[in-house]
Amino acid sequence: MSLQITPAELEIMKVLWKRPGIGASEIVDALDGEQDWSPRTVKTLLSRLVEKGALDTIAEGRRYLYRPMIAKRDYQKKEAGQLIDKLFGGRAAPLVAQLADARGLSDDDIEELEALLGRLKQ
Amino acid sequence: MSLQITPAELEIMKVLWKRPGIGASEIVDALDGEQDWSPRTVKTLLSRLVEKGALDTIAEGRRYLYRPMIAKRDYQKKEAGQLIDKLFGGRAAPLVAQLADARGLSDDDIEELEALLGRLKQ
DNA sequence: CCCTATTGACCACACTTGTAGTCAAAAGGT
DNA sequence: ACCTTTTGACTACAAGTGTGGTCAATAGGG
Repeated sequence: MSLQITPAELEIMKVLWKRPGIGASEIVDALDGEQDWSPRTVKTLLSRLVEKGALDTIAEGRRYLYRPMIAKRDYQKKEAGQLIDKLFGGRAAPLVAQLADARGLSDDDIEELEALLGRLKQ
Repeated sequence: MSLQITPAELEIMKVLWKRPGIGASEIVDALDGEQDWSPRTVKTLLSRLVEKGALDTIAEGRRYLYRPMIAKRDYQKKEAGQLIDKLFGGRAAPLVAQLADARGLSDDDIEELEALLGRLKQ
């Protein structure tokens, strides 16, 4: 049940997280500019996602509307957790340190993190 | 030049980051318990990593010793950066928030992060 | 000195992933 | 009532990935 979502599939998920319940052609449109995929390709990715249980379909006339079965938040959590387990010995702090080093944290980031830490501490 | 390292290959890299300059059989031994791979499998992964330029070989008698060509730190940075670009809109703070939520930060983590933020702020 | 175990080179093969084609049914314009 | 377009179902196919086999050379134990 690992629910493995590939990078290409993730693009589809992102569209549906933003606008759940749309059909294939709307997804193709939403992807236009982002991804240069034929509608066929998008359809294949949709089928695979449904097959994997990542998406749900609602029949609407002769087409389907698609809805995510996993919340973006849960997926983010899983991915972030996997990354720190895989590469950072399961600890979050080194990851943040790397990020800070790699691309620098904006002042906003720093403030946000401080607020977050404050909340966690009490 | 994306130097794509697959999950299986990463296990090999982790061994070599810890103990650079060892040969195939030592790697097999080091992996024992972790991964249940035949020595053949390890060999294939080593070849692929050499082919990709992620590892370097030093001939030692009739065998090779292997050494990482990319630093663990650099790889961590790249992966962390990719993750936040892919899923967190390029911002670190939301990632940390998710992590905190997903698995809780230890007191040590929190302290470490605070220290890190302190250093960044000045 | 010979046999066995190890090693690298090359090969195999199924599964996943990216990318898309064919086909048949149906929906909608005219 | 037709023709075009859209849609879902099925199929294709090359590249990448996980997993490991064969083979020939050779180093090292007895």
